[in-house]
This record gives sequence, C-alpha cells and structure tokens, in this order.
Amino acid sequence: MPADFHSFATELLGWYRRHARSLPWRLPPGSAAPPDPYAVWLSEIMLQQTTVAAAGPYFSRFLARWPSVRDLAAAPREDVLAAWAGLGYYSRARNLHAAARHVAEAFGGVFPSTEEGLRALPGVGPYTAAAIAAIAFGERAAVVDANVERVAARLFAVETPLPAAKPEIREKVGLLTPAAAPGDFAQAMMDLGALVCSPKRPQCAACPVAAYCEGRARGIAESLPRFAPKKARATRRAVAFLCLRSDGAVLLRRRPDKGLLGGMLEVPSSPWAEGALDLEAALAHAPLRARWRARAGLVTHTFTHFRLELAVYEGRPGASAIGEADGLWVAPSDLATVGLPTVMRKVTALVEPAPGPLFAAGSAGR
DNA sequence: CATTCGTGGTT
DNA sequence: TAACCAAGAAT
Repeated sequence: MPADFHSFATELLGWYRRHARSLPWRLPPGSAAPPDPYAVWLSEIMLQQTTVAAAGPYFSRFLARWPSVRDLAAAPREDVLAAWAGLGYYSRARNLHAAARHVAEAFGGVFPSTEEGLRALPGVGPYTAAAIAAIAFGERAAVVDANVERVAARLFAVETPLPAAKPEIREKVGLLTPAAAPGDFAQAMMDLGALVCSPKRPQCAACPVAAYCEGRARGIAESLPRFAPKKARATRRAVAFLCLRSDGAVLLRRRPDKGLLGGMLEVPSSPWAEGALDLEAALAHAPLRARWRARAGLVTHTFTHFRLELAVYEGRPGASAIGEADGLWVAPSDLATVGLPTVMRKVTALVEPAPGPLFAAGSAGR
C-alpha cells in the first residue's frame, strides 16, 4: 500500500494533467469554469457499462436536442427512448427521463449537489452519485468504477475476489482521495485504469505510480483483481413474425415497460424459451392470421446473460386480417428512425430497403 | 448476495 | 472466433 497517500495523488494528478484526455467533451482538468451538472449527469449515465466510443455520439445528439434538464423533462418519453435505441440497458433511458422530470419539477431544474441527494435520483447509484458530486461539485467523494476497482486491487494487492472485495476497495479509495480536485483525481484513476492499468498486460513500465504498487512489488498485479466464477450462458429460441402489409409496412409492437428491452419497440415474436424450438407452438403466437413462410437463416443475438436465436417467419396478411393485430405499421423507410433495439434491427434488416453494412454479414447467416 | 438488464470493441 | 470486458443500477 502506498506509503504516502498525498504524494500518490500528486504523482497521479501530474500525469493526468499531462496526458491526452480520453473524454473530449469534458472540460480541461483544473479548469476554472465548473462543469454543467446536467452534462456530467447525462454523460455518466450513458457511460454506465458503455464505452466512450459508443456513448459519445449519443451524448452529442442528446445535448444538442435537449440542452437543459428542463428540455429533457419536457420531451415525450417515446422520443427519449427512441433516441436511446441502440445504446442498450434501456432502464437507463426510462430512469433518465424520470430523473429529469423530478429535477425539473421538484427541484426547479437544479441538480442536487451532494452525493446523498444525487443518489436519490432514479438511475443514479453509488458510482454515479460519487462521480457527479466530485466532478461537477468538487465534493470529496470516493468514485469507484470497474477501472478504479482494478487499480486499487493492484495498488493494495487485494486478493479477495470481487464482488466480496468491494467494501474494502471502496474504503481504501476513500482514504486515497484528496480534498483538492477530487473530480480530477477520480478521472485520473479511471483514465489510468483504461489506458495503463488495463485488465490484460498492464503497462507498468509507463505507470506514473508504479512505485506505490504493492501488487507489482509482489509480482501479482496482472492476476488482480480476482473474480468469483461466472455462470454459463443459456440459449433461448423463438419465432419472430415479420408481418408485411401490401404497401410494404411492417408490424411493430411496444414491449411492456418492465424487464428486457422494456418500453422499446419490437418485432412480434413467440415467447423466448430455453431448449429446442417447438415450431407448432411458436406459430400459434402469431399476431394475426397469415400464411407464414420461413425466411432463410437465423437471427442470433447475445445478451448479457443469454443467447437468442430467432427463426424469422414472413406473412402477408389479407385485408381482413390486418385489423387483428395491435401495434403499429411502419414503412420500411422509417424503420431506421423509429428507434429499434439492435436485436430487432437485425430482424428488420431483412426487409429494409438498403441494408447497411452494420448487419450485412453474420446476422442472418448461419 | 445473486440475478437481471444491451451492445460493441478487444483480444 | 469465442471469450472477455465495460465510467453500474435495480431488485
């Protein structure tokens, strides 16, 4: 463990202020102007379990379309969900909108400035509350994400597996965090984890704080942090129903508010079940009467805890059957803009006018 | 404490 | 290519 917390922070902050920042939308380190809490909140929500490269374009679009928390609060929920489509973890979008409305209506558009106050907002957990408090408000908060966990586990040679080691790591990071520039310190720790203290093959030779690292001293840095064993991923199967109206429009449906892809649009399908696909039972879940014909190949998609295989069946209902289904009919040219989750875009790619390069290979093949 | 929740980049 | 991994939160 570092002999001197103060000099550790000094070394790390010196490195951070010298090296290229990984988040271009953030203010320069040590900047006098305080960052906009709304922008910090928005970026931190988007960055939960999401890479900077993936979140960046979404962040720019959201900020341009809804420049303040009041603007976001005033937006229809479907617009926010549609704008989030493709980014994943859709509860973040639902919570984002709910939190915006709460801040706008209960707090007059002003964000809470303390960790505790922020923590009460939907979608804001321990990490995000600490990050906003430190970065936007200069509060001395212990910011612990997966990067910081890895850095701390190596720095202090924590051999207890995660997640059991979380309290211990959090306590040590709290001791390490300086009162001056806690936001820069937090971002420095995260950047160090992302750029130098990487999961595999950490670049210890380039590390500004290698001299303080107990894990390196013991020669076990790369093997840390340790993790509890992971569970295997099952496969679920279903039939997806591609209903095509005579004018080419496709039938979509909105999913229930809770659970997987909650509140998002989908291509109607039979229930997603583990084990072999019972074709007859699956076809009984068709949203309307039609002559269903199998499309070639399978659409496959891997979620966090299971794999999905969709057999796509196409049907062209007659005029009398059109009204049987509840949902909305979307023209092929609008499919790209209505806001479909990625898994559903893989299905609709089968009928979109000009399939983009995104899913051209691999998605519908076998 | 374990599970549920997406997606895309890296190795 | 399959496995790994991510600026986590809610339940």
